[in-house]
Amino acid sequence: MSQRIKIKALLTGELTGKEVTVKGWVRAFRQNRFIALNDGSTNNNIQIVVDFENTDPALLKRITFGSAISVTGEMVPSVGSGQKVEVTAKTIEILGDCDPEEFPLQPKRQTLEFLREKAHLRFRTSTFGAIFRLRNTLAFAVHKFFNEKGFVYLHTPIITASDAEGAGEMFRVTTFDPQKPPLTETGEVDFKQDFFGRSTNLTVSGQLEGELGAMALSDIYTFGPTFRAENSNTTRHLAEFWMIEPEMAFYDLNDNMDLAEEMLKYLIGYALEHNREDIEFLTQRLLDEEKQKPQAERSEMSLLEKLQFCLDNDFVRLTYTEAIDILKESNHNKKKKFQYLIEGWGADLQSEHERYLVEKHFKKPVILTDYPKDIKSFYMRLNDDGKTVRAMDILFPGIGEIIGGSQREERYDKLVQRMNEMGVPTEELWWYLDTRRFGSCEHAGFGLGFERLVLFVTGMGNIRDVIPFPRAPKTAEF
RNA sequence: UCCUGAGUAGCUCAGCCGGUUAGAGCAUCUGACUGUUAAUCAGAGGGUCGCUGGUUCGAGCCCAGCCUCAGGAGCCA
Repeated sequence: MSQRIKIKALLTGELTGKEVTVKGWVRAFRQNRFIALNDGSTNNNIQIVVDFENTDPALLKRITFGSAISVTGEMVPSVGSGQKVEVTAKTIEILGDCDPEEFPLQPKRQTLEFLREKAHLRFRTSTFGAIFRLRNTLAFAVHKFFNEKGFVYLHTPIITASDAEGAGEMFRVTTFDPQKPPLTETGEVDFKQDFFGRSTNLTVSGQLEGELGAMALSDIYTFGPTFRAENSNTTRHLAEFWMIEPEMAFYDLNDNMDLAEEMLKYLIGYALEHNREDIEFLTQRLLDEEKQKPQAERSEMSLLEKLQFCLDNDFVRLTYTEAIDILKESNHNKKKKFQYLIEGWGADLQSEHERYLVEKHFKKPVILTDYPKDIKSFYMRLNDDGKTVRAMDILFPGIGEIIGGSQREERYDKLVQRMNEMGVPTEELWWYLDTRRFGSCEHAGFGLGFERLVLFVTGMGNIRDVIPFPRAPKTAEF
């Protein structure tokens, strides 16, 4: 038997005239004669032509939607018009039957909500095939980008002891019996007896550890799972997600923004170059979906156009203060169309304000900088005005905040002062403070939510559809 | 967690003012057809109307509580 060839390779047509073996899952079986076969190597199917008059009817009956089969036959130019090449089957073997009465998927459009409940099978659909091939490409491109720039991929811990970072609720890590944990004399849980001899949690960010690496290796990045125990029920939050956190010594905020913008464009460009077909499929999918909507609600740009637009245009950069002025003077604000009206300086921006800036005012990605210190974290570098910090948020249309970053406070005294002001215990973070005591230097970094990037590139609307097995409140099956 | 909406066949949905035996398309099964591309044509099977309780002569429909899902908000990446 000839060696099995993946469908992506077959569809190039290079093997026309040769005998090939192809294996995959049946996507359609029409007229007892035409099998559309897919093996996940590409969004496209190969058409298998069956000589049904000379094939055992019992075998034909087992070729059903979803079954796994192996076909050996000749690659030939297609007689039909829908495809260039096809395989004329000589032998067909059923590898795995698929009872159509039991199989939850159907050869038709199914809702994303339904498929979310069938996460173990949704990879079999065209949409999720495209999404997860794109996710893979983007993950690979992240490593390629940083590797080409001489960054060191640093593995920061997933289990952390510090709960001082203030980045949200954490998942506890313990080997204690929840029914009867050991208690101290005063009746509190005695974490000294726990596995690590102290209270531990799943990481909410690798940044602080990442900074330690950057203060020796110059440029590092992390790319790993991150956990937040927030009770968030939105289309852009997960309890377990993947985050990319570069940290660069001798970078100021402008260097930081330059790197972030270059990286996002590199990643989008890489996906367009290497997974064009998948993006085109998802673009068409969105267009079909929008046909149902009234003209006014349709997007101005298709997914493909939107991605290309991001590559071709510089991101807008402005300060928080300038953004407040724009919002305050906007007709939207004057006509009281914001739920939260912009009164003055100092308040955090709501989602509606960010969306207005990105989607209505500038109509392109926006980088906001220099936020009031009171609404940002303790580690961000204080500006000379004493009121703002060197923070930056990158806002994308439809996604909101895709990157959050800052230049870090490298001055020991100022950092300790900020920690005291914000109630961050300095004793617990003695190791973090040590970097400011011994050879401290200017440095900066940011965090990119990987799933938010995948959301943007795939054009999907719900973050639970761009991670294979989403973890969210009340959601941990599979 | 808050606000809004939804839950009826395997899937997507309709179901009037509370009234007899709850419907359609797709899917599935049976048969026909056989160069199809979401194949087509004919027929058949398929229901705990989310759960619990209440109102009523009578509830898919009205009321209360709960569960689940979706969208929006907050937290943020």
